Amino acid sequence: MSSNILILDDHPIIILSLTHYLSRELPQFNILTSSCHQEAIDILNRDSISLLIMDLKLSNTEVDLDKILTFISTVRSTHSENLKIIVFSMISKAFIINKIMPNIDGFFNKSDDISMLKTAIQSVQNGDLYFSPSVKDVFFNNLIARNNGNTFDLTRRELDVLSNLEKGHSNQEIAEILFISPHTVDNHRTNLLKKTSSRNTAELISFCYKNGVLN
Amino acid sequence: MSSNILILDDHPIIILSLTHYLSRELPQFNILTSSCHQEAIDILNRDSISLLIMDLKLSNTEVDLDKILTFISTVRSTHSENLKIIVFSMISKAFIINKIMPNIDGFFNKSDDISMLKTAIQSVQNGDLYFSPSVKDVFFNNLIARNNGNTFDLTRRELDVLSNLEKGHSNQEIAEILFISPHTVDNHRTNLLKKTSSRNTAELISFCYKNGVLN
DNA sequence: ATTTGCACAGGTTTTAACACCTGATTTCAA
DNA sequence: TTGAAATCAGGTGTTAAAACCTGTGCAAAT
Repeated sequence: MSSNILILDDHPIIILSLTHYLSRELPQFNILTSSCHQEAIDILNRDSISLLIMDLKLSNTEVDLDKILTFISTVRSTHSENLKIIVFSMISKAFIINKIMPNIDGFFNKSDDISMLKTAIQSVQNGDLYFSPSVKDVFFNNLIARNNGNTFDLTRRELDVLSNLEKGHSNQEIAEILFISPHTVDNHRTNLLKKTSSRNTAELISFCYKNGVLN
Repeated sequence: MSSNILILDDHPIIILSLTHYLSRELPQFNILTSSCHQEAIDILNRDSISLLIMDLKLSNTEVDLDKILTFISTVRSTHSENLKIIVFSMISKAFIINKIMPNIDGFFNKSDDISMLKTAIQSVQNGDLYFSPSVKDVFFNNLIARNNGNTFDLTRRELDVLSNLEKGHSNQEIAEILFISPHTVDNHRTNLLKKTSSRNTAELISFCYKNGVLN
């Protein structure tokens, strides 16, 4: 039985060089490529894939965390449990890494020494998890310190308020948009400030950009 | 006389594949590589380089616009006027593109079709400018519309205030930090809001992140 | 069965932001 | 040398944010 690796990345040069690297270092695998989620799903439905190497930022837009998590859970639910997923990205935002780590088998940074990629692949194929040092650093530094040691999390409603805040809406406007009382909006804002240890909205927005909650 | 191309990029996989691509497509060039500004300058001082292909985001940190502009002007002032510079990046922030475009000969996005890179190199070698469609789109869309058709610009002092705002400082605190009156801080903030067409600080900060003024 | 967390709503008070002015320097370029 | 833009500073007023309470209802977890 032959094994297939599927690459999901929208940068032609990355696809080119990954294909080149993998076919040289791991000749026992066939290399397939895709440049968007749908194309990847089509290939996963058609072929038996044992390893998915995926970028997070696709099609030249910012990272869409919801879309990525939906994609991964779709892939996980409709395909073999033996499918391993390695994220291959240059993303270094703690919030994103935090949200994605439970759903993947490895995280390899594009800044990492490429020769370690072979090791990473062999690790996850053995059932181990592989997270490169640079990823672990981000994971343990930024958010944890801010959030009293707990895993950083914002509720659905807090995210709703946050996304309206960054658009410049006032409490009154947000209340009308979300069909809630301005008092409730105020509560959510207070909670947002507390959770991010921010002193005002400016620091809150800044914090959320730095950590990938907004982008 | 043989020509040299110098690559400046901190992603090993990009260096690998660029080297591979260029030596195949443009065999008349020797390919040299570097992964930080200092290393690039050393090589530029040592060897005769006709083309520099550089990334903007180095060493896994965010883009440091001042450092990049300093680097480019250093290179421009101490080396041959025949040196051409192509930025090879995935940066799509209008502010950054805006600031860098006057100082370079070409801008190639990592999402662009790699086969066009040969064309881009030949263009700048002929003395033309090459800016890929995706770069031009960013250049003409985001900031221009916001800034009444003028080139987006913030003054030194406005940037000072901005960087303190995102840290969560109040007007009073910023005044003390910059040794100016709170009234002056207030003026700068008003100007920041006007220039970015923002309704409040939240939108201002958000706008600055989206466009690469902050990162 | 009880707790925990979320979303909701109301209140008060203080503080800060923002809008709208005026005007004095300085610098730099047309 | 005139004008434009930047930086600085001041005043006044309105509005909004933020800090601090209180409480209810609901759902999921233990």
